Amino acid sequence: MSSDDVTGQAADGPRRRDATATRQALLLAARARFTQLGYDRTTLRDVAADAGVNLALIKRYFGSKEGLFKAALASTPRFLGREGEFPRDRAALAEALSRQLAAGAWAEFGEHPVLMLLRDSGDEQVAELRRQALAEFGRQVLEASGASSAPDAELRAELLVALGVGVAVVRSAVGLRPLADATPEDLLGPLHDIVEGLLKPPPD
Amino acid sequence: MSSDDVTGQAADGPRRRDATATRQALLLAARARFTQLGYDRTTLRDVAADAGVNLALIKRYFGSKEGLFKAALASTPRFLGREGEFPRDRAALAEALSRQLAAGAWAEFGEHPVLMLLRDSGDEQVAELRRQALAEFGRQVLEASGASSAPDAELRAELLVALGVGVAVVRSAVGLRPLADATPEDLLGPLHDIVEGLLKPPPD
DNA sequence: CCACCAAGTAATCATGCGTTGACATGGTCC
DNA sequence: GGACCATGTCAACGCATGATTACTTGGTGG
Repeated sequence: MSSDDVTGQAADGPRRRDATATRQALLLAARARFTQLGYDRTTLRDVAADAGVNLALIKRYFGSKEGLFKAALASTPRFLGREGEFPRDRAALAEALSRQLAAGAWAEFGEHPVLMLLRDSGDEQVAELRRQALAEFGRQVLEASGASSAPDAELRAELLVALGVGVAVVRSAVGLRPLADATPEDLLGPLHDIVEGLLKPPPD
Repeated sequence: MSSDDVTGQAADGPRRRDATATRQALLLAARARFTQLGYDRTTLRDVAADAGVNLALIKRYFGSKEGLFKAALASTPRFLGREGEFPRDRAALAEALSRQLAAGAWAEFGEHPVLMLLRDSGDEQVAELRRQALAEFGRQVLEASGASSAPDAELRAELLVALGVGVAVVRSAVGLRPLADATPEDLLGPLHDIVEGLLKPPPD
């Protein structure tokens, strides 16, 4: 069923009374479950089992399932670019996009963080978080596009966001081929054409 | 909570012993719930209530929740173009895409059918269904693109599929603005640029 | 009119899951 | 060494939900 371990944890020696390590283990397991299974199909019992930790500790450290979800969300790496080194021109943007979109396996847990945002908990607060995260992404894209003067520049930037979401979903959740198997190099050309076509300044 | 009626049904006069009408009412209600809430958050009791029908009838007509989901899926209109009139050139494709992507409200139930495909039941059979539906969409796009001779034509077509998925998700599930509020006219220009940029034949 | 069967109803079962509180344990500081 | 608190354990509760069963209703054909 869905109770197979997913993180490869729990084999560690007995983590003895280390609150921080326990928290981390729970977060790691939770991220894996939430991104792969979604909120509803993730059970606290499975998360606890993955982390090799007692179920009740989830309540202790995160209060509730919602709390765990939000904490896991907060501990998730950002979508594009590391802090402060966001691409500054269209070519670099296309490259960064292709790299990230192609990285079907995120460094820490084999899934794309965007997915976790989509596997929502039904909580409006989380929905707002997600909206903000994607809006922020859109803003960065807009900036990288050279803040095109087109009246619909914002819309165009968000279309690129939508593309990112779609590619992440199709690659990780749907497994559509050949997209799911494409390497960064495969994606670079097509993505460049999209970015170029979408963000080029209006002829005017 | 999530038990508010969503279809506006149930106010009809007492549907008296009409198996067909009962089935239809259930399908309609199920589609609405499944697309808006996803598989897990959709409860059979709510579906039955929306349809104004007894809970046990779901078992009678569809066997199980899975059965209902698959039936609802099968009763869902296709994504792009009506039977046989799929766009045949890039311009028409861009237009059809924009129309469909912009139609946040699908004719029959206020949601996009792609979403239902994404709100999976965890069932592998459904996942396969979804993959096939999207692959078919990709094939149609490929064809409409003039079957570009580029070696990565297939990949490019699937990127357009991913865009469709992403836009549907962002519009309906995320509510990112201004994308979520964009009208077909708003989307036409940008989408045209994307389609043009992505599907134009290679310079060779 | 009666028998029969599809259509519909009501009540209940079984189970998984989030949550909770009472208890055990070990390390640390006086 | 003993008190004390953070850490971790155990067992259970309550609830929502999918499934199921026994029963009722009504219309239709003979």
